[in-house]
Amino acid sequence: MSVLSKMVTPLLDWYAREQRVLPWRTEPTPYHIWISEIMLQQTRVEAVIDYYHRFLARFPDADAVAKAELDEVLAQWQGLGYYRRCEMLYRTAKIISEQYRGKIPADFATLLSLPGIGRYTAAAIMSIGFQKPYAAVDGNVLRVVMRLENSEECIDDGSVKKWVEEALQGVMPKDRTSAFTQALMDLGATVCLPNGAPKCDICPLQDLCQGKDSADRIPVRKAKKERRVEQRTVFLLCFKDQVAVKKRPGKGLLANMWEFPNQEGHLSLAEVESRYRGNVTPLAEARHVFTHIEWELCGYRVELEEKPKDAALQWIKKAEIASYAIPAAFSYFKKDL
DNA sequence: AAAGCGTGGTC
DNA sequence: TGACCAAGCTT
Repeated sequence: MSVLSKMVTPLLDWYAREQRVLPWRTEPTPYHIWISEIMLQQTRVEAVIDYYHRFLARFPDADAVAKAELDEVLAQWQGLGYYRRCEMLYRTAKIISEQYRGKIPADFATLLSLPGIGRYTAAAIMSIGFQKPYAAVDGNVLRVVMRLENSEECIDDGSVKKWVEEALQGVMPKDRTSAFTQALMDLGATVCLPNGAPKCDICPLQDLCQGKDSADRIPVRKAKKERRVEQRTVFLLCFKDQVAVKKRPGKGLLANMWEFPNQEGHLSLAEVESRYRGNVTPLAEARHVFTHIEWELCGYRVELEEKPKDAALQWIKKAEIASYAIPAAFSYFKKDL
C-alpha cells in the first residue's frame, strides 16, 4: 500500500477534529466556493476574509455580479491584487448568467473553459461544491505530497503536477471529496508549513511521511526571475475639492484600475513647478514591490490655479475616491489628498 | 515553457 | 531591511 493511500484515513480523522472555521465553509455552495477560490489564488486566507464577506453582501449570486458594472466589482476587489482575476470573474459571471441561468455548471470541462478557472479551481469547485471526485492540486497539496513521498522533483514541472493530480484522484474517497480536498489544504496551511518550518511533531501523517528529515529542501522550485527597479513620479493634481485620476489600459499591469497621473523617472520640485501653475508640495517617498517590478515612488501635491487641458484626466470629488478602484501601488498618496 | 500579473506577512 | 512566498491562470 502506498503512502498516499495509507494517509487518507488519518488525514480525514485529523480534519474532522482540526478543520479551520472559514466563512466559505459555513454554506459551501458552488457559487461560494467559486468566489472564495478565485480570491484565494496566490493570496493568504487572512487577506481574503474581509473581502469575501463584503463581496457576498454586495453580490449574493452570479446574476448580481453580471448585472453590475466592472468598475464596481473592481472597487470591491481593490487592494487584493492580481486584478485580472476580478475581470475574468466578471466575464465568467456574465457567461453563467446568460448561458447557464445563473447556476455554476456542474461539469469539470465546462468549468475549465470559463475565464479564470484552471485545473485547480475547477477541481476545487467540483469536489467541494458538487461532491464530485476531482483532485485539486495547489501549492499546499504539492508541498504535502512531495514531502510525504520525499521527492525532490521540481514542482514547477507540469508533469509532476499531473502525476500528483492522478495519484490523489486514485486515492480520493468518492463519498468524502469535499473533506479530502480541504483536509489536504488545511494540513499544508497549518502543519506542513513552507520555508522549512513544518510542525512534524503534531502532524497526523508523521508515521507515514518519508520526508521529515528533508522538509527544509522540499518542495524544490525553480529560481525566480530578478525584479527590475523603476522610478516613477506621482502627481496629486488638486483643484478645489477635486482631484485628477486616470483609467489604466485594459491590458497589462494593474489593468482597468484607476491611478493618479504619473510618469517614469523622478522629477525635481523645479520641474514640477514649471509644468503646472499652482502651489507644489513634495510628498513622502514610497516603495512598492510587485512580483516582477519594484517602483520607487516620489510624489507631488499640486494646488492648481486652473485645470490643465488633458482629456485623459477625470476630475472627481476627493470625498468620492473610495468608489474608485485604486491599487495599493497608488494608495500611499491617498492620505495626502 | 516561461513570463506576466499584487499584496502583505514573516523571519 | 530584504528575501521569500501564499488556496494559479493566461498567453
